[in-house]
Amino acid sequence: MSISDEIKQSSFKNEETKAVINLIFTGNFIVQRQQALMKPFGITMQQFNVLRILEGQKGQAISVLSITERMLDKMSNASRLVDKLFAKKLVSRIQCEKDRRAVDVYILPAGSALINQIEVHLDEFRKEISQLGEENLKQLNELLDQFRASIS
Amino acid sequence: MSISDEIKQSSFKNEETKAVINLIFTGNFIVQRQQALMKPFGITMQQFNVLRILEGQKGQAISVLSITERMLDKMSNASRLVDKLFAKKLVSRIQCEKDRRAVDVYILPAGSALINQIEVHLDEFRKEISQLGEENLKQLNELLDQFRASIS
DNA sequence: TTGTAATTAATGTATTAACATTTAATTTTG
DNA sequence: CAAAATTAAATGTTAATACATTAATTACAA
Repeated sequence: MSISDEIKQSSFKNEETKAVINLIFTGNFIVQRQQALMKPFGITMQQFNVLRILEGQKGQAISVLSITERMLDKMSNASRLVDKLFAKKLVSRIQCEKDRRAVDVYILPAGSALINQIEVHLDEFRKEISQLGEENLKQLNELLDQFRASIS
Repeated sequence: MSISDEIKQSSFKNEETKAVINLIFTGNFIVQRQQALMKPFGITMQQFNVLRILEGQKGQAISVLSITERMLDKMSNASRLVDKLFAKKLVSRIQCEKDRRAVDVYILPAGSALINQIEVHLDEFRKEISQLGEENLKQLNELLDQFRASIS
């Protein structure tokens, strides 16, 4: 369905306006799909995102600040997200010795296992997307990078 | 900045994964910019979105349900949003005579004035985007529509 | 060195979001 | 028509978000 139909708006002022609304809408769309996907696993998308960052460290610890830098949404509170994951026993944390302000966070086996479980479903989701074709996806990524560059 | 640099991730599993992350990130990016833009006017993006829907009615009333259908984020509570706008004296509402379950909402002059004020700033924002070029924007919109179509 | 600034996490708090439930009105069905 | 089902909006509730502030530690400059 085109964005016009999705939000029942017959036309847009210009292509820029349409792009802005289309981007917000499409972003929301994905977030909602992925949130629904993760809900059965008792985890939110933001928490999953943190887990994935930790998994990417391959066992190595990483500070809360570094997690924030790697997050999609910098505004959200990495400290509290880590707290949630800690409560679920998916990650562990310990005061950093070299800099005692910092806290080293690392993923536990249970966390890795959960990631892998969820990744299976995410792969199915991505498989749907692949219908768009490699070339189109590359072009989309290119345009998105350019888009952000134009307003930074 | 490319999405890789933005979230300090050196590479992506595949183009699909990159697109998903890029879309969420770019959506967030716009939302944050627009929220910052609207903050001085004491209004949130969602509230503004409702106001714009009402403005689009050109004085005609519209039910809360119809507002929901036209919103970018269907999950949010149109009823409460209308309530906020009502408290700010930007909209008015009255029980619909034909269907007394429904509530007719319409924008007040103060609401229209606020929209116009904010639109000036939004136009500046869109002007930045126009650097991308009409053709690229059309292509982006096309790809976004196709993207959603592939996973619906 | 010693005070000042900067950095890192955690916490406080008000608002918002995500749902579920409720209430009232209308529509449908037997 | 009466009961049941559906619909529209409002409300309740729990969790999450957006910021601001605080507390502890480290870096730096006089």
